[in-house]
Amino acid sequence: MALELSCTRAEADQKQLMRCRETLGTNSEAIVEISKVLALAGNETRLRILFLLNEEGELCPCDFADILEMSVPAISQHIRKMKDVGLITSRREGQILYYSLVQNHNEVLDNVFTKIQKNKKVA
Amino acid sequence: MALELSCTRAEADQKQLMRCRETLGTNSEAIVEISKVLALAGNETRLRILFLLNEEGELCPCDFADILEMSVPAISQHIRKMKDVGLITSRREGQILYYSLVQNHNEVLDNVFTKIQKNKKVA
DNA sequence: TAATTATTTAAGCAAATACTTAAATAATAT
DNA sequence: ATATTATTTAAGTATTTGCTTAAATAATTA
Repeated sequence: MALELSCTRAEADQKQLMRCRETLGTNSEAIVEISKVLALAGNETRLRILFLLNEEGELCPCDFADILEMSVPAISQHIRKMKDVGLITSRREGQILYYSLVQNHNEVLDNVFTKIQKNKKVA
Repeated sequence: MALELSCTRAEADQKQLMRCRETLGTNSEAIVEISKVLALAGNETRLRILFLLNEEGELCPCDFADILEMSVPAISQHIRKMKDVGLITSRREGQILYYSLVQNHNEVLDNVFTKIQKNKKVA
């Protein structure tokens, strides 16, 4: 709560600290938005879902349940979070909802996918 | 627990499901590793710390406490998590520990920083 | 219309997370 | 040695997360 300075060392560069605060202010919105995307992709199950969508184009919740050997509601709840943030969309075909990546926000995710593929086990 | 197939639709493409399982198997280690990095960067405070290190080169815990207006122990605990995974390192100068990014793993993070800067508020 | 299938939603709960305060290290200065 | 400063570590706690099971929607089929 108290807003005291925690560090009183001589070397503390006040100009640097000010510059840092300003940098954070300028980039604040981007940081908030991108941290949301990273937090979503930072879950193994969701990263697998995103990676598969990148590979396959579109899949339905029950595909994921089969592939990942998880319950359908568990999958559905992960999907909802990603849809809420706009990472993925759906298209209905009868009873089936096909999900796919939204190509919009995703320079960051594209790079993640590339990195995953590059690090894949060749053995 | 039960390992039944959740989806019995006619259109279910068994070859596709097998291919997906195989893809995940091949990329499993990369996915596990990268999801750890993303989970760390997916916290606003830690993303700010990483972003500042990228901008400034090195900073100490009390700098972060000042800049982010957070307690020193809170900062220290975030730092530890990132150090444990090898995202950052430290260099001691007297009582002060200077932290900096490990340039190793970080194609993903580099892209995140670029993306943040690109989306910064110009107003 | 009723039964079936695909999916979502809701409620409940155990585990993980991010802070807090207090105590422990580590290095420096008196 | 003692005190001060920078940092970490530990213990406690409220919140969030990721599942579970059960119930609710939505579309299809009999």
